[in-house]
Amino acid sequence: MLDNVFGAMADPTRRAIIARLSDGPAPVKELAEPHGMALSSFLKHIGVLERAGLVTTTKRGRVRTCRLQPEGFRPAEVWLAARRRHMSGRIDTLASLLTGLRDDKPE
Amino acid sequence: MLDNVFGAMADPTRRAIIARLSDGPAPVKELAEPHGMALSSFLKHIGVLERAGLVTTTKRGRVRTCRLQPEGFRPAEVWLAARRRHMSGRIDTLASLLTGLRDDKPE
DNA sequence: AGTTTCCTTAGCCATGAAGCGAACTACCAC
DNA sequence: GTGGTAGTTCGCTTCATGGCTAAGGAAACT
Repeated sequence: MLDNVFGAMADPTRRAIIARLSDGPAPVKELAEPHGMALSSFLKHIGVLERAGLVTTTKRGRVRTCRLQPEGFRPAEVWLAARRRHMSGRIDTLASLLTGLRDDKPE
Repeated sequence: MLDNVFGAMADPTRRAIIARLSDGPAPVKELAEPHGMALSSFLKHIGVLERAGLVTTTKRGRVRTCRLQPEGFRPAEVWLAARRRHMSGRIDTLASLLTGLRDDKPE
């Protein structure tokens, strides 16, 4: 799950798609235009975003409309927040740095 | 940059390393142990984390110590926050969902 | 000095990601 | 029904990732 979510965000094309979809749903064609890429290639990105749960699509007629799935970002946000909480709960950043420089041994 | 950061987090081994390092610095050997993996393979993960700016390492004697670089996570957090801010500024989640259901009903 | 420990480097392999073009389907407009 | 529009599917390259082994080097231990 986290693999897919972070993996999906690790590509500029896909981040651009997400940014665009933050303004509202859009059909594949429209999404693809700025990226100067074969549609078949572009569809893979949509597929990745879908598998990651960041985007859902519905087809009406011949148009497939993509929309953002805001809940899809939760796992990533939660993980980042947990990491941050864990870290700052244990040591503040500066102290950690100094400790590290002083003695390299844990425990 | 974001590519590398998100890419680095898109792997369970590396997320585990990050989690472990949240408790404080550790030598490569110790980090590697739980992962049942050849050291040379494991080192690649460390390399990825370093290139992403999430981890720094220093070598003393024959031991390379790894520590977390908390600022490295900032780009990811900023990007996620911006996306969230952008979205909620325009439409609240529920409204978006309803709109979607209204003018694009699935068959 | 010799051995062990902890990387480091190099090469190899399998898999998957990211792109392409071409051929095909399904729909909408005329 | 023809023709263009919007996806879809297929097969193909190319390159990165994640794993391995094997061989080697520099500290540290005895």
